[in-house]
Amino acid sequence: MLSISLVSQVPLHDQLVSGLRGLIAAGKLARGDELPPVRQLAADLGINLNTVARAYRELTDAGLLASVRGRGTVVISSVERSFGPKVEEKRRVEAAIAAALADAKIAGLSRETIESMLERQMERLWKTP
Amino acid sequence: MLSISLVSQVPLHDQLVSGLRGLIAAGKLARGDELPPVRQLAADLGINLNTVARAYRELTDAGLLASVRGRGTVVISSVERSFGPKVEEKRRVEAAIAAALADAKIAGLSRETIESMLERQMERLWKTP
DNA sequence: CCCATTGTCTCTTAGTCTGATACTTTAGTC
DNA sequence: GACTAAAGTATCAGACTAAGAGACAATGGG
Repeated sequence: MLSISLVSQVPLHDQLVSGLRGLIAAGKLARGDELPPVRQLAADLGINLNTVARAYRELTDAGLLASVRGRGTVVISSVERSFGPKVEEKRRVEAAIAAALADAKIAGLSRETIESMLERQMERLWKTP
Repeated sequence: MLSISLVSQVPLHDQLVSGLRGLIAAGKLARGDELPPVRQLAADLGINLNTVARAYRELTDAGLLASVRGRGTVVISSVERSFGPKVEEKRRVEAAIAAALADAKIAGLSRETIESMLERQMERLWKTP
């Protein structure tokens, strides 16, 4: 369900965070679902438990997960759940998008390339949950 | 002609490499064109000369530039030559965009909201070159 | 020859990633 | 209630990297 690349340039915990975010966004993980223990997921992926723990903590801080010592970690957010008028969230998201787009432009990608890229990603995100 | 972001997550020298690659790929920099001295470009961008030197060196190693002590740095590649390595850049950028979009969906933003957000950002990026 | 210009090298500082290990909390079981 | 297993958390260490400060080396013009 989750896959990471040990040779990638992006840090392992970032890959985990992105991957888990993607699973939640796609509806593969719904509110109340339990996540594997850090040791198990770490063993499955062949990495250290701290790395998994860090990813869990970041998502916990972001309000997507909830961890309790001795019990485990569960999803507390879901796609359907709207955060309502959280302007702060919106601005953070907008900043992330702006950074990604600026990065794309700096990399020399044409506007058309970026737009088709966006379109494909949007389709992927909203296809058959 | 070149712009970088000091607050971006991607390293400065990587931004420079991407930017220069983009300029060469777009034909803004042709074979034989001289690049600014490392000190000048560094001063213009407000960064250290070593960072610029590193970018130059990486592109020199990649066969796009040629540097000579005391003389300067020139472009020795043409557009088609610089098209190859762009694929890696594209994939990296695509991953960043995918993460940002997943983030946006998680935040509870509707598809329409995200799309208008994207449109606005794209307009802003390409309004005055 | 002398000097300004230019790229290159060395070193330092600070920060981050990842892992090893130990600690704390929860929940069951006898 | 004490004990044990399981789970998240905290602390520390080692390695790597980015970025800057400053010195060094080569080129070309007067």
